[in-house]
Amino acid sequence: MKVSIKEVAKLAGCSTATVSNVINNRNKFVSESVRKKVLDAMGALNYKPNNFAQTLRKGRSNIVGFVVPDLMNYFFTELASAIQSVLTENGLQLIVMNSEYSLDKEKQYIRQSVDQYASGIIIASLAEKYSHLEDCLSDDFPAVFIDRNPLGCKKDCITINNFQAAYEATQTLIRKGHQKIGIINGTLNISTSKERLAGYVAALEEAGIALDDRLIKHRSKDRTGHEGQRLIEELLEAGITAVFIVNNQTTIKVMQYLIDRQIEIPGQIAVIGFDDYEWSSITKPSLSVIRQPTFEMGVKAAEILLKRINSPSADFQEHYVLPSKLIQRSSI
Amino acid sequence: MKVSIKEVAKLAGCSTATVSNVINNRNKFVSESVRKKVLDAMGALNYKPNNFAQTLRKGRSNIVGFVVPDLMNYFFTELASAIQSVLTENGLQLIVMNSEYSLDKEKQYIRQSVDQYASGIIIASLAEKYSHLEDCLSDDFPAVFIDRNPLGCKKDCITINNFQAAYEATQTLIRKGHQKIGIINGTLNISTSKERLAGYVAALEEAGIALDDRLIKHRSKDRTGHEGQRLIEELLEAGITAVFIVNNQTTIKVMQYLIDRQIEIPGQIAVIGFDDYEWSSITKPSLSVIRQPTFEMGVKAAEILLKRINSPSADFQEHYVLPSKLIQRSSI
DNA sequence: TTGAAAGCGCTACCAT
DNA sequence: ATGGTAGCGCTTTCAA
Repeated sequence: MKVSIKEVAKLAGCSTATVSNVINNRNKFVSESVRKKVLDAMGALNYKPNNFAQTLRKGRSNIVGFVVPDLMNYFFTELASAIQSVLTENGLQLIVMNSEYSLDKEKQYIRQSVDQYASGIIIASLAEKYSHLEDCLSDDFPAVFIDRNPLGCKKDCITINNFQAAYEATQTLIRKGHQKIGIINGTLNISTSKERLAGYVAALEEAGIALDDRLIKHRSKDRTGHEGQRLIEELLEAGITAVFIVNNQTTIKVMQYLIDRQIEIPGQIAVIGFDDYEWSSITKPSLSVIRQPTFEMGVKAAEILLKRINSPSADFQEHYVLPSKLIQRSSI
Repeated sequence: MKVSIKEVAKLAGCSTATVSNVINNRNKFVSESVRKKVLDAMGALNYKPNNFAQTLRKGRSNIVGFVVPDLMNYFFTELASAIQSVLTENGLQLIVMNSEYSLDKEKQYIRQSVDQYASGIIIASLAEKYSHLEDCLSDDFPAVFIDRNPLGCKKDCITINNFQAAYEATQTLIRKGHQKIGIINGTLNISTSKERLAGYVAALEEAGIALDDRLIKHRSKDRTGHEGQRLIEELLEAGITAVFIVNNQTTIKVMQYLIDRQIEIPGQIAVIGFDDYEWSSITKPSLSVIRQPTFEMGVKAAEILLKRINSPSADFQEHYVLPSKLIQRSSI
């Protein structure tokens, strides 16, 4: 970048202050005729404002951070893609940061974003409680939580109705005649998993089926899903006839396990997975899944963040709950 | 960010110039004792240099751009993830930009990166010829091309051996007894597709099988892969017994088409797809694919870029060709 | 080895 | 409505 506001001012025959006013659409301070001259000069010189100078001066950049626990999980990359598309349209840039399931890294990235004048931040958080993050996130910093809603969260938040999703999946399996239904859940310290477990329990209780602890499994913080194979093994030993898996990576691992051992699906064991992808319909057998509106979640999160950025003092706090949906295919 | 170099200088009892020298490891200008005082002061105040001020002054940021044509394609998100992990370790930040299969957008993003003092850029380009980009990319700006290598490219470049990949896939199908082998290729104006077509042709020629234009299909710039269904239909009408598909999204669409119509795989038609994912082994039947070392490609691209950034005047230009591999499963 | 000071490009305050 | 100018936080001469 070589052409600066000075050259524009000179060509337009006005001061740099006026050029700055034009750039920032402070139109009431600029007469229409001067405004036009400035615009022409900017065009002629192919002038682009220097982001770094603007940021340094204004104390706010055009960058938004997105902190995710796992960039190998398509769920998060799809969120990132959706967020990115909305932000780009609004002149903002997205930097994705991978916390790799470490709360410390998450906090470090949040601090980095705040320190570096980010306009805002979107967080798929590992924190069980909002208080864990309170020291790096002031009350008036624009932030939106997505997918997981830490306990006592003071920020806007986008989730799906996880209770309903798990309830529907479990109820459907019960109606198909299953009594011994296993669940492979996420780690219990995030809201998502708690709600899903609650939905599973509620459906069983409603049907008068006694809870069996041996049928309830939780992943630890496991990025590749390998753990799923050990968990499904334990569930099979416990005699399940159906399983609900709340994570797409684990679902694949479980399917691999079952197919390798030539266990009939859904004959010997019915499977409901999580997240609907293009490939979900070409598996053997095609997968029944809870479809969450991933892209829409990202879009919504970005939109809320924009709203928040534009009125940072506004006194609203919102928790949007988007609907999920059971897609029935041949695995149940 | 509130604590600046001034506070550090005051606490350490030296000038801001000296602090700056410490920050930038210009150790020969700073005595060990002063250096230690400065470091202590920085620690005590929890000082972090302001990126924007540094950038404004130095004329170079710590940001790297990555331009991709499609953020819905896992291939590119995996590349992004790999690049990001290497850059983060080296104190750089990645901004991913989605050109959405538009060369104009690609050029606009390249210009934006250059204008905004990016340290460098990695491009999965749509350009057929490097000359299309020459006006936005000066010879000394650090840039690495990935996956596709525009004709006459003056920059470093990472690809796989696309010729070999297609040759191996086609040869394998021939050895299984197939004579009428279709190919669903990408758009012919990118290097990747040209090389893959050449590999396909070479294998057929070597086996003495006459080329048949009706068996060679190209996608247009189609992001979702829907076009694949029309193309496989045409190929089936042309009487193929096997098909090689060079794109993961199209492969899924073709499989959906075949499964829906209960066409036996590999009995009626054998399939080799592209890109190996976790789910490739749980499809019906499990997919034979060309596996490309996607993550390694991203890592290598980032490493080359770092090398280039650190010695911008260096007189090397490299084209790294990584190996791909045919993974045989049940679809052939 | 250290420091004073100019200035990167921009915005915002204050004058006019 | 317009312009002069200080200063955001930093790096980099240049002088000491």
